[in-house]
Amino acid sequence: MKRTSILDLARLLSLNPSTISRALNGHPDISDETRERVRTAAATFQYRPNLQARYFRNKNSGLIALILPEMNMFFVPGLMNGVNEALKNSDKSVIIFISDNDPEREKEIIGHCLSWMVEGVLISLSDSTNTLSHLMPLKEAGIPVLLLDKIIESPDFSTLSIDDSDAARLAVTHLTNKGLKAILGIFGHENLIMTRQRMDGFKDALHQSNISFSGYDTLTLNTQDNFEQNLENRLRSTPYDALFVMSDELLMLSLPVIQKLQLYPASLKIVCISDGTLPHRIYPPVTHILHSGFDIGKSGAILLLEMMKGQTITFHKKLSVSLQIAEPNP
Amino acid sequence: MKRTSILDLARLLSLNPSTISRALNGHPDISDETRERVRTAAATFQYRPNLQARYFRNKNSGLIALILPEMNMFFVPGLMNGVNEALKNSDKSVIIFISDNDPEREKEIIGHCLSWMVEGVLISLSDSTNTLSHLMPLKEAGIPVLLLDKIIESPDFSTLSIDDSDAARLAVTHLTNKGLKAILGIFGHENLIMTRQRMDGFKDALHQSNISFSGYDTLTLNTQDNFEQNLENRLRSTPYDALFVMSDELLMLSLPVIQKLQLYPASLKIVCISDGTLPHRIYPPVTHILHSGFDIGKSGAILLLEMMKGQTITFHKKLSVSLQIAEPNP
DNA sequence: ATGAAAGCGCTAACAC
DNA sequence: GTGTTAGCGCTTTCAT
Repeated sequence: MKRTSILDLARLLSLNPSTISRALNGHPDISDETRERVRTAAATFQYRPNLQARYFRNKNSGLIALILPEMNMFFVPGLMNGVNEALKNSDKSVIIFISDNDPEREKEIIGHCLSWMVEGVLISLSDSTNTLSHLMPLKEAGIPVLLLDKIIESPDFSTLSIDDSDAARLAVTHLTNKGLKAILGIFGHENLIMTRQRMDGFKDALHQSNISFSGYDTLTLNTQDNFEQNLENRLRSTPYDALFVMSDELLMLSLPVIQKLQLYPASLKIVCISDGTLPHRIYPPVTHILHSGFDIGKSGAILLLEMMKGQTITFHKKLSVSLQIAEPNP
Repeated sequence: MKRTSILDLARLLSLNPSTISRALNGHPDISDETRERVRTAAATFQYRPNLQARYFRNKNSGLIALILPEMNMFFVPGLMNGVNEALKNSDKSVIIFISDNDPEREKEIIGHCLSWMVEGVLISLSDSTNTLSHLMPLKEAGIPVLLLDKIIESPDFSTLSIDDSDAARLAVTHLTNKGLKAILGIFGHENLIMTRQRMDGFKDALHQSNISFSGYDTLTLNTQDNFEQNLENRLRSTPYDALFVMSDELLMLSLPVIQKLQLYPASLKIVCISDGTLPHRIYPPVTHILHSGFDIGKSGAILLLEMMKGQTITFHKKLSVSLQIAEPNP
């Protein structure tokens, strides 16, 4: 059975299609009586607006693109909840694309966004993306773009993230303040900007405490190696006081080793940068810098909605981070 | 600057719009030469098809709706990766809706799906949804619907899930086979169908081993209570041999307590139903029934694509589950 | 192998 | 306060 259109309602009520449209959209010109008649008829005949037609006519789409490099278990779910939270009382829907950390795929996706006439784009860059040139077509089309979390700063596009080096510095300083000196930093892939920044903060904090930094005090997750075995070897051979772990994923990977060697909490302190979930699922809870996916997602979506209203100038906003101290009192 | 349309290309090449359309879509009637001219011009002028217009004209949308009750950290990311995997070589995009476990919101979302003319719906039901009547409008509109994971079986809609009671039975039997008798089952909200089914399997397995089941041997997560404290009290007061945990979320919640009391692995065996991530992040790894979000997502999306081609009859498919034994050999 | 023309459902001038 | 009309960009008959 064909679905009822505005034309059907118009014929039914002997009104003009435009009157139906106006009544349904709460146009002030329409009399209360007509509006009621139309609304009743629409409800009775289960009228559903055809959004394809509406958006086509209006040259927009009601769509916000969310482009993510991958689905992970900590940051992304929170981010999506945040985006959802910010948009649920708007009339925008989310069309989601996963780039699988492939810059080529990312470029394709930008093409889809243009074809879809999305009204705004939230994008967390793929790990190996190192330029924003593929985003220029969006800018040229006047589509607001906000880079989230995994960002590159440029004068062309606005960003929302945390200050990664600051986050790491804050975390590590918490350790050095306690007089801990033998600190192992655990990091992700080094080609990632975020990794390098967090590494900078890590080194900074060590310098400020006059702890000489040597390459032996970091462990980076490289694609093909056996991280767990490397970590175990390192922890067995060196009497570290403390661990700085740059992300939940890495903490998760490190956990079995730490448990196996029974280092925590007695002989090894831990701090990490985290979305706040995992640190509380470890006993005793782990002190961390809170890096909330929810906050980034929610603020990001709200900012994007703003950008979609009037043209804002490019900004680089950093969400402030704070230390969540979880250690029991001494 | 206005984006180039088919009409623009037509004028440019002194051809008819229909010819352009045909050339771009690989219609066989078009001569190789014309096709090349058109393609070149399209590339030069950065022609992007306007999907709103195309889908409007074609009375479809290229959209698949993914409706989820919530974002969680274990099952959902895998599911989304699976869906993405299955769809990445199709021309379908995913429009995502989160119902926040609110049946009312779920109903609203169904309305959006109709308005968007989505071509198919993948839905995991909200926890408190107990009827499928709100999905009937989709059926009436001829839109294929596939229920994933959190399902209700009915003759009206196809489903893809695992056999939850079987999964639990398999897991618990692994414990009873080892002669373990004092088993505590940890479950989620009891109003959830999935919980009741896993509980059935749990009880079944105990019965089959002639272990008398009493209410004292389960702990259910109720909304407002302090799960961790309850679990701690229970574990302190009763010398359980083993734990059956029905989900990753619950295992995650239970972890700090288990670690605090230092029960695992020496005095407490654990089995759970899991997406396979968490059990390997615990030392030693935890034996589990693999309940893969990725598999459900991927198979689900593939099945939905099938359903979108020809009308399939209603089916209730169960993905087979298997025990992933992680204990070291004795 | 290409052109002409119509129309998908909706909305926004512009009339009255 | 309501009607008339035109058109968004695309595809698809039907013609030639």
